[in-house]
Amino acid sequence: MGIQEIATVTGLSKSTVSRALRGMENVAETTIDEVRRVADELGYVPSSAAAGLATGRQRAVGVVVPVIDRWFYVKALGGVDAELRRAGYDLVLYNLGGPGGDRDRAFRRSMLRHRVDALVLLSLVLDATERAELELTRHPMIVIGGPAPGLRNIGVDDRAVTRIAVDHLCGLGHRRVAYVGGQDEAGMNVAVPHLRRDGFVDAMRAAGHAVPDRWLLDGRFSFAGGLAAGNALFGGHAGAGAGAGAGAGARLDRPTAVVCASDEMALGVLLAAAQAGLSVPADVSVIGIDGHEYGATVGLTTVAQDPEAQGRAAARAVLAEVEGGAAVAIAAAPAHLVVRGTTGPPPG
Amino acid sequence: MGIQEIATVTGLSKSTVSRALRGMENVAETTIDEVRRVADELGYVPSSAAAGLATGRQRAVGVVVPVIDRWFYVKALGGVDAELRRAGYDLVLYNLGGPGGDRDRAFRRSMLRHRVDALVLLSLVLDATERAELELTRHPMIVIGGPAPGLRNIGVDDRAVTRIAVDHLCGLGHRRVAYVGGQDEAGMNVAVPHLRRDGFVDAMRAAGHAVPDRWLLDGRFSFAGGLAAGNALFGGHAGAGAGAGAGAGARLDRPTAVVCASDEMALGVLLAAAQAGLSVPADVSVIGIDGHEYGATVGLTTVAQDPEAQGRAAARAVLAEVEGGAAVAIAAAPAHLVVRGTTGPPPG
DNA sequence: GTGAAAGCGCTAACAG
DNA sequence: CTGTTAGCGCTTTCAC
Repeated sequence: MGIQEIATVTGLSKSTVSRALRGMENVAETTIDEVRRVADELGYVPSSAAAGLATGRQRAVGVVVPVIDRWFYVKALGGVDAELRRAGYDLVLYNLGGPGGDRDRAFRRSMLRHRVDALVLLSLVLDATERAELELTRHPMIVIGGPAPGLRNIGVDDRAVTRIAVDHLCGLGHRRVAYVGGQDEAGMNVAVPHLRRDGFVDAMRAAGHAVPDRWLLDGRFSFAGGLAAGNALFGGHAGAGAGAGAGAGARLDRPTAVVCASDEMALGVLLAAAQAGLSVPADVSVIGIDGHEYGATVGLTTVAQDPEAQGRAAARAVLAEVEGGAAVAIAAAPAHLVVRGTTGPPPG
Repeated sequence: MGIQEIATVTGLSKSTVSRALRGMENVAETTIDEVRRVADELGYVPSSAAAGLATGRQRAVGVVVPVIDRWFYVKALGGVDAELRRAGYDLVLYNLGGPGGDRDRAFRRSMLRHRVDALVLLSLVLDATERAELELTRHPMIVIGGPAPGLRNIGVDDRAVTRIAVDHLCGLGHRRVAYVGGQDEAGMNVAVPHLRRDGFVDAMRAAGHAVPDRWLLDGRFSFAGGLAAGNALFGGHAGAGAGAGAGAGARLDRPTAVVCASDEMALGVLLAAAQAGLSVPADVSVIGIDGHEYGATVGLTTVAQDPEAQGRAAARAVLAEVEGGAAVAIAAAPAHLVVRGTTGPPPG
């Protein structure tokens, strides 16, 4: 059941069989065919462990995610996977399992076992100990999404994305705009929420508009969180009625637009607006960040990024290093405004 | 950098070091401590390839998905992952990449390399060749979601889930109910859509209600598809107005309820209803299948299943086999009605 | 409780 | 173009 068997059957040596199986040059066409045929007949299944031991290369790269069930991670994972598959590498998934899943054990038990040739970290910040341990493996590493001290990273400019959103809104004439962002409890890079928020605040200031604190909301980067934030903004449920909106008092204190740090939250805000009997964008404009498919189908204006492309780029980068190339610099991932139906001039 | 180094440093033999590192019995406490200490100092990183070669066990299981970016797969993957992590196994992800990503190469290049000790197939049907090739590896295998000829499987009773939905609706007095299901282009188990549809049709027939063909729609198991189906059902966009609904003619031909084969489609149908100016559930009831988080936050009634639990159960099953146990029978995964706000008595 | 030796299945020089 | 010879780093009898 090994390479040896097929060597004896064909009367060749192990080395030749090995070379033939890998289709290397300097092997007769006929030999190759013969070997392949016999291998098939015998039901030969190669052992990556043996190959890995001999070469020191596992032909696999690890992807570390804080949690899996989030749009960005799933998309980025898909991108990494696509590129790895093209290169014939396997992908081993290390899921930290959120705040509850003890990272420590995950770290030591698995990632540090030379099972992979490189690591792609999704939107992760490591503490000093973790970084030190990973360094031990001497593997190429890169992080996607969010800056990571001491590591190469690829991702959008998180301050710029909210600025783009603000600029779009201000260009339409808005001056009273709220922001829904906030920490992601599930282990996302802590820097991202801050940067996006800062980008928003700075851009508003630059445009000469004040932003009261009560318009800086926490949407926990989730749909439900966005809905809650929207309710806070629009005065909660307004019943089933589709009337012309809340009272005059509420109206005065209502922003004419809201920028959300993710499309999922924007979707929640949209729902809150609908429940409050508000028309979008007539009464209020809403803009998100990401380029989520759901956003596209409901016509959400957004600042789109391409996590899949980021995943592909990250995979290519580490693969290049693994195959001997030097670490190359990586350009910031692009993000661009996609104007759809949820933004328009302010009312009045 | 190997076990040898730490052997020479401690003055022990490789065997003892190996035993100590794995905390086996018949090793002096003091020796264990000493070895661990030196290992740490030296920054020792074990090689899973070497261990795998020696033992024949990789301590890893493969998970094969048709595509990743779908609610069910992500959740199930999370469940499998959680259980594997608990057991100290790694998870290698094999993404077939939908209809476009050539399965063949994926199959031969990776899955067949003894890199894993078992395989969990997510909602997949294999053709005869694929099954034969996988058999070669003699690995325990199980499929989640949808029946798979010749393989053990775990999942809900796909005919039952739609029946439960129909029973709920009929219990409320509905007789005119439509169905949104359809093929999933992205490589899902082909049996699932058929079974759910059959379950719907049969249940309706059993309740004594006819279902015209035009009320059996294709929503491609996606949000966008559900929206399109909903538009077809409710007469397309009714403009921005929030009026009392479409004309009398349309009204007569409108179902009073619609069951959707997935929550994502149900969400689309809900949006279509809103756009058509219909109130839910006053004008039309909507029920989905799955238990998607978004559904929960918009108050969608659904027949919930727990893909994460299914993933955990599947992982436990293959792990048990890997560790020597016999293949145990697996009970059908539970699905239960969750009544929320989108279903009610029919109008009139 | 510890050591010596054999090997897991493959690849990689080095010869021919 | 093919064969020979050593390992890769660990586990595992079998002795002691």
